[in-house]
Amino acid sequence: MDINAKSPIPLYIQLKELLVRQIRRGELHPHDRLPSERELSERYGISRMTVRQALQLLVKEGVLYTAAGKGTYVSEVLFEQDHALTGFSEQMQRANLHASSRILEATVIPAPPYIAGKLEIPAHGGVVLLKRLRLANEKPVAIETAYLPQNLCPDLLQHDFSRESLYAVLREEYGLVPASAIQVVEAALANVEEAQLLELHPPAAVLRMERVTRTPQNVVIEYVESVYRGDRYKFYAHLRA
Amino acid sequence: MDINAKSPIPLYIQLKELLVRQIRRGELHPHDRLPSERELSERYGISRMTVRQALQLLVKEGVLYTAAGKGTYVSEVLFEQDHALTGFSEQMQRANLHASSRILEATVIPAPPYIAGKLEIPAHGGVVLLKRLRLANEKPVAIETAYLPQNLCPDLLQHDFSRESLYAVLREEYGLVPASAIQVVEAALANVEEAQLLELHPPAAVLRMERVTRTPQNVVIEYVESVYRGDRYKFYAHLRA
DNA sequence: AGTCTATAGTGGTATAGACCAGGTATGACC
DNA sequence: GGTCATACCTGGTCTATACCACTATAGACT
Repeated sequence: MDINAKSPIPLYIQLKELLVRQIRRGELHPHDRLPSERELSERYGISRMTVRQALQLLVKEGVLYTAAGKGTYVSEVLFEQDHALTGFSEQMQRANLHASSRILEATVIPAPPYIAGKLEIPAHGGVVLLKRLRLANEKPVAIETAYLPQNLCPDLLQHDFSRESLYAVLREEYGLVPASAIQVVEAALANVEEAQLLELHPPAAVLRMERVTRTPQNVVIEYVESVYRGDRYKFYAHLRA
Repeated sequence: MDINAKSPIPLYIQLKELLVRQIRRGELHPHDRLPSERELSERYGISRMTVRQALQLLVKEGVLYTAAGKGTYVSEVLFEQDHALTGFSEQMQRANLHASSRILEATVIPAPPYIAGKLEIPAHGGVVLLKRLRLANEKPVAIETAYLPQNLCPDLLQHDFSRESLYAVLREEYGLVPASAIQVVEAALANVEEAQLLELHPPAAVLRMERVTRTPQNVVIEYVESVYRGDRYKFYAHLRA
């Protein structure tokens, strides 16, 4: 397994993946010291700056850590890819559950001031409203109400969102890729409508979530309000300093 | 406002802060194009590689975004610093609330297998247990039970954690800095003990949180189980792809 | 034995130069 | 007017080299 200078894949990416493979295969263990940057540079015939580009990426990802004057070391654990910014469908797919939806509402409305503020658009601008009951293996899990700026995704409601994934359509049809999100979660008791839709017997606890999702350019794609069944949903987050 | 080559502050940090100041002062607006890398390099008398180091940091932080062949642009919004990885005391301080605690339990125990697994230490290894009722402006907000590997922080319980911040002591006395954490949040109904401590009248919703916190080397510092009053606590998270 | 001191190695910072692929504008040509 | 080619600009990748501050070690000196 070596580095190919003629490959279209950048050298620093090749080195990065080579190192990750070595760690996964157990050739490098947690807290093992890597060869020095100068040594890696010589061994693979690439410049030290290019080696550093690979190493710094891995440090940023938490795979390696450095100690100036000492060396570069393998971290204690390898994190999985971050799954934080996926939609409901992708999350269920990852858990091997069958995701489906029942459309409760799908219309275009002029933005109420509160929603316009969240979406950072002028008041009364066109907003796509999509309210769905979310099911995992045919059992209700959540009520999700999404608001999207109409100008970013005209004709969005042509799609059948009882089957299709909103995030998949946004990505494939409109080139809108979520890059970051601010999420607020709180616990509450289910109200009558929520209890009925989620098939809960009051009193029952639910998770209320709000989320504002943005593109790499930090333009708001969507504002979502969700209500999850407390007993069927846990919310994972991976935080970094 | 210029760049000082004799300063002990690295040039790329100086340039980064200079650009952030320009954006904050409104001299650069969202989606404005920055001068090209070659132009910045010439204007401030530093090499292009150093300019790139500053720009790439800002791209990673979401302040700028690049388009190959076009240029580098200012993002739509500037995010605040990430507050995700702070303890209860720091969070309350930021909200201008007075944080205090009532110690419910503070001992060293041999690790139960479940806790040992979370802390990634051998079963029956020494574990510091710290269970506190957390108050904001003298009102109960949460019950927090923290488990820490004793070998990382011997004599931790010498401190008075009804006043001191656990995170502050870990940082200042033991050099343990949280770098990442995995958090799980769910909603539930308060049980009798929780309702009594949190001064709730059943039925009441609470947020249950588990958290595993790690150092930059990915060594586990602590495992925490918390129960928050649903009506007095919201959980914020900033997610990135 | 204990302490100081070169010395060599490490990651961190910085320079100057080069080539590439993709975007943009200009102007020649039909 | 529309289309195409070209020249130029951009960020992305990569090399070779240099100096700094910090760390460990081996040897000289007390």
